[in-house]
Amino acid sequence: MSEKREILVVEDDTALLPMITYNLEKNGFLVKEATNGEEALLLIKEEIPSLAIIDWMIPAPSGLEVCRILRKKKETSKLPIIILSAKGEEEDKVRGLNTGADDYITKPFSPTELMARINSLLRRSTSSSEEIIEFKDISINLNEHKVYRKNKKIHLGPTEYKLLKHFLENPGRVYSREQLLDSVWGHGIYVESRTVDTHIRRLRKAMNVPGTKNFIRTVRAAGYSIDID
Amino acid sequence: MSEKREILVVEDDTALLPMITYNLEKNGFLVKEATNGEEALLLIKEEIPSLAIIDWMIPAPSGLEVCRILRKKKETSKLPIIILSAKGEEEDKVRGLNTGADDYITKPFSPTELMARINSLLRRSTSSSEEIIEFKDISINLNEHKVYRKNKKIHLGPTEYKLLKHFLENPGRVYSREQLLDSVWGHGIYVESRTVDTHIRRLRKAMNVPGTKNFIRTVRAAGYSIDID
DNA sequence: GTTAAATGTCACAAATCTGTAACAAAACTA
DNA sequence: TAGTTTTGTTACAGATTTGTGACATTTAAC
Repeated sequence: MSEKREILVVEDDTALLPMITYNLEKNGFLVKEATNGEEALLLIKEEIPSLAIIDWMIPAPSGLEVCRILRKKKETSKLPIIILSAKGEEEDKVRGLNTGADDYITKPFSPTELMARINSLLRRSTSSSEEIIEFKDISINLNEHKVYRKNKKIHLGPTEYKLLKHFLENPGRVYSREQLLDSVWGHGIYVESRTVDTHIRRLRKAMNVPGTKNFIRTVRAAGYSIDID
Repeated sequence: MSEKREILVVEDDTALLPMITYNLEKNGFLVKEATNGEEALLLIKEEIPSLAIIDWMIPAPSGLEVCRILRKKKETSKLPIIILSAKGEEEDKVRGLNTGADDYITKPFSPTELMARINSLLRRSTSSSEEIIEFKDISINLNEHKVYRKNKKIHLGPTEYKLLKHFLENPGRVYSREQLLDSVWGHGIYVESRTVDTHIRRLRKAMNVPGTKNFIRTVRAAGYSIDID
C-alpha cells in the first residue's frame, strides 16, 4: 500500500522495545520510540502518529495518564491506542477503567497477534474515506494533512499545503498568480500578487529533499505549475 | 474523452495474465494483452489505450523502461500506468513512481484492489479537460503552456508563444505586421513594426527542430502566415 | 504572557525578455 | 544589371520578471 503509517511505541523494557520496533518496521511501519510518558507526549506533540502502543507500567506519567491526556486534546482524541500490560497485572482494571484505550494486549504476546491488533485498529480508523493524492515521489494524505516526498515527511505551513494540494489536483496545469490567490487564498482577499512568489519559494524549499530537484516550473509571464516531465 | 475503456495488460506470467484479463472484462473493460515490452509498445503505437497495467519483470524492455519510453512520447505522456511488482520493497515503489508510473501494486493483489486503483486513475485522467491545438507536427498545450514540434518540447518566450498561438488559430491566414501588433502585443501599444520581424525570427529559430523546415511563410509587402502546404 | 510559527511586503540580485538599430541578403523594378 | 525596397540576421542595452533573504506583524501554542 501507498499509505504512510507511523507508530509510536512507549515501552521502558529495554529488551522488549527493540523487538517490537523490529517487527513493526519489518511490516513497513515507521516507528518512533519513547521510554517514558513525558517523552511520549513530546513526540506526539511534534507529530501525531497513526497509532500508539503504550505500556501500562512506564515511568513518569503512566500509560493510563498519557492515555487520558491524549484523549483530552482535540488533535489526538481519536488517535488509536493499544495498551500493553503484564499478565496478571491489573488486566481487568485496564479494561474496566475507561481509559480511552482502543485495545489492550497482555504480555507476553506474539508478533502476529500484535500485527493483527494494529491492522484491525488502523483499518477501522482510516477506512472512513481515506484520501491520498500521489504524484511521482510526492504524496499527500488529505485526512492527516501530511505530506511526503520520497517517503520523507515534509512539514508545510497551511498556505504551502493548500498550494501544493491545488497544484497536484491538476498536475502540469499552469496557474497564474491571480488564479492561485483566488483558489488558495480565497475570493476577494487582497494581497500582493508577488506574495505568491514567496510562498512558491517556501514550498520549493520545504520540498527540497536531497536527491530531488525543483518540481515547480515557473512559466514566465504566466504563472507556475507542477513539472510533469 | 470517450467512454472507450480499453486496458492494455503486459504480463509474462501465463497463469496471472488470464486472471487479470478475466477480472477486467468482467468489469466491462476491453482488454489487450502483451507478454513483453516490445509487443506492448507495438500495440500502444497502434492504438492508445485508456490505461496500461505493466509488470515490472517482463522480457525485453522491462516495465520501467516501457514506462519511460511512453512518458517521453507526447501522445502517451499522460497515459495512466500501473506497475505490477513482486518485490514489495519500498525502494522499488519509489523508483516506479519516479519513472512516471501513476500507481504501483505489489503482487499478490486482490481483484478488488486492482479495480479500485484502476477506477481511481481513470477518474483522475478523464476529469481534466485538455485544451490542445495541433497543426502538422506542432502542438500547443494551452493548459500547460507547452509547445512541441515533432514531439520535442520547445521553449518559447511569452511573445513568441502568443505569436505562435495566434498563427495556429487560423492556419494559413496572412497577418500584416500591424494586425499582429494589435492582437499579440495589444491595442494601443506602440512599437516599431519591424519588431515583429525580430520575433518572427526568434519563433522560427526556436521551432527549428532538426528534420523540419521553416513553417512561417513571409508574404512580401503583406506580412506572415503559417505554411499550410 | 512568553515563545514559536506563519504571513505579507519589501529591497536587491539574478535571470530572461524586448525593442532597436545596423548591416547583410533577398526580392523586386525598370 | 543597377538601383530600390523589403526582409533576414545579429548584437546589445534597457526593461521586465522572478528568485531570494530579511523584516515586522499577526496568529497560534503552551
